[in-house]
Amino acid sequence: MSTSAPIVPSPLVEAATPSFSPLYQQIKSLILQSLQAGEWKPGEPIPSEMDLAARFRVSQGTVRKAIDELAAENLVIRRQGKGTFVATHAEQNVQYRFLKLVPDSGDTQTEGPAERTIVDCKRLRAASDVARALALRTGDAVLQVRRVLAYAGVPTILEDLWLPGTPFKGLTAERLREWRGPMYAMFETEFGVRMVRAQEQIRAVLPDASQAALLSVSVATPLLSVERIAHTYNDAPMELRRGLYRTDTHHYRNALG
Amino acid sequence: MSTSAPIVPSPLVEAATPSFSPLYQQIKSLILQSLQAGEWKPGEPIPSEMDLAARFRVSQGTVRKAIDELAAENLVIRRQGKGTFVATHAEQNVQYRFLKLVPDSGDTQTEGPAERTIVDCKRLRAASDVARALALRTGDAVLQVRRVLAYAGVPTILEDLWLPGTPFKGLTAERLREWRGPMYAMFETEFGVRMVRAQEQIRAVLPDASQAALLSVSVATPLLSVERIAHTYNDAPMELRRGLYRTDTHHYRNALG
DNA sequence: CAGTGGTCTAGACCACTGG
DNA sequence: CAGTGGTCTAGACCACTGC
Repeated sequence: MSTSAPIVPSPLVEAATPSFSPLYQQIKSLILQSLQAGEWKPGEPIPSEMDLAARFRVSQGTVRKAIDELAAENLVIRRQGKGTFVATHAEQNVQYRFLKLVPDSGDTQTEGPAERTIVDCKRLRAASDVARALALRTGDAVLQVRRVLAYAGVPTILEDLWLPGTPFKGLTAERLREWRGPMYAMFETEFGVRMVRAQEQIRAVLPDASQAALLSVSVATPLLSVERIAHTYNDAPMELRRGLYRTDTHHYRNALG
Repeated sequence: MSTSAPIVPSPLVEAATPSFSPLYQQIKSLILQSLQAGEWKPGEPIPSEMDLAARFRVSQGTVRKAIDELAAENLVIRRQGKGTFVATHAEQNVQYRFLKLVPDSGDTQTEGPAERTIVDCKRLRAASDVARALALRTGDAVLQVRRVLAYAGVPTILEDLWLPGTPFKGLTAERLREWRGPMYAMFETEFGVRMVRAQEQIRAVLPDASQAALLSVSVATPLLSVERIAHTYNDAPMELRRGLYRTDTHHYRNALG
């Protein structure tokens, strides 16, 4: 079969992606579009490599390379003998994948999940910095949530987070309190929003009086300030999160490769 | 050609890696051994895929998959039309790849390289914590270096670092001061030690009096404490580094994927 | 057992680099 | 132009899963 002509009788690929790029990249972005459109939900299997190869009229190897990249970006999980599945934050394995604060002991297992307290959850208009971070306009409706996470009874994390009002319509403090499991898993199943990438800016700061009170520390205790912007598919920002971490019994762990 | 029998007439692979694993993994670890042994130096090209395929008696595709993984781990860099090269910290492109502190403006370009001051460089016996981090015994010889990095005249980073005495024999404050370019590049060319991976533990702390003086801040200024352990090939720890970062004009940036 | 992803091969052609 | 890595194919067989 010829290679130079990108597929023989099928406009499936060429139509969707006019400008040239390798076939497997085109396939990748087509799969990405399906993921984004919700054709397959988090946790569900996507079609087999053979099926996708038939659908796109390419060889299995080309589909394979496309899926390889999606798997490398944690958008999809391969399971030999079973299939390829849409990644989810509900996965036992990769729960709290974005939380880099670990106990100094390293035993993230024995510590168990945090005790969560929703301090506040209200609807308000976005200030300019929040709007900028979420790619909204100043004054647009946003949800603001404040919560505290405690480990072994010790309040360790204080988080303020802002969500765009439209996709998260209906989110309340009660629904947050009722939910068992990672917040990002809730966003997936309740609002169809999957966080796939994020970036954090970390600083050392001193808390103000109210922050210090919520974390049971003095205002002279240095804390880690972690500002995160989380993105969905296509890199649209969907969450701004400002965290204050106590680092007397925990530390932020980062791997450099 | 048969697939199940890992290679036909060649003991090259089986001999080196007795326990079973995919062929491309065996090839990968063989290449890794050559990198580790210094068969090809940082910046130099490794043999072409065809050459390696011939050497190991496997197909080009199998070598390709092995190199793909090495490239994904930043051990090697592929350049279309030119070859595959041993990665180096001297590379203009990926210089200071392990330094995550960036100016708040984001303009890491306009800021330029830091002004470096070697405060101290002495040979001493490893304390127990340093020994443990470097996989040495307490009392073994280590080098301790203290330096300050300043941006636009503002001292921003204070680093203490410990290196095992044996591989870094002959390292002096003078040689450090003379060197132009990243310290890790110097380790490569002068001592044959290439840092390939590292992990960092980050905390918020207050400086003691001497630290505060070196950074021109008060002892009440919260700072980022960054403890790094850097590893060579085969994950042998080769450096312990304790940094204090000012985060009034800079921040630690981290990407979560 | 059939179906899935995982490995391996052989061969073709493309895109880029340098002499 | 020859040599490099990059893409694509077709087909074989392996390893694992679940019925």
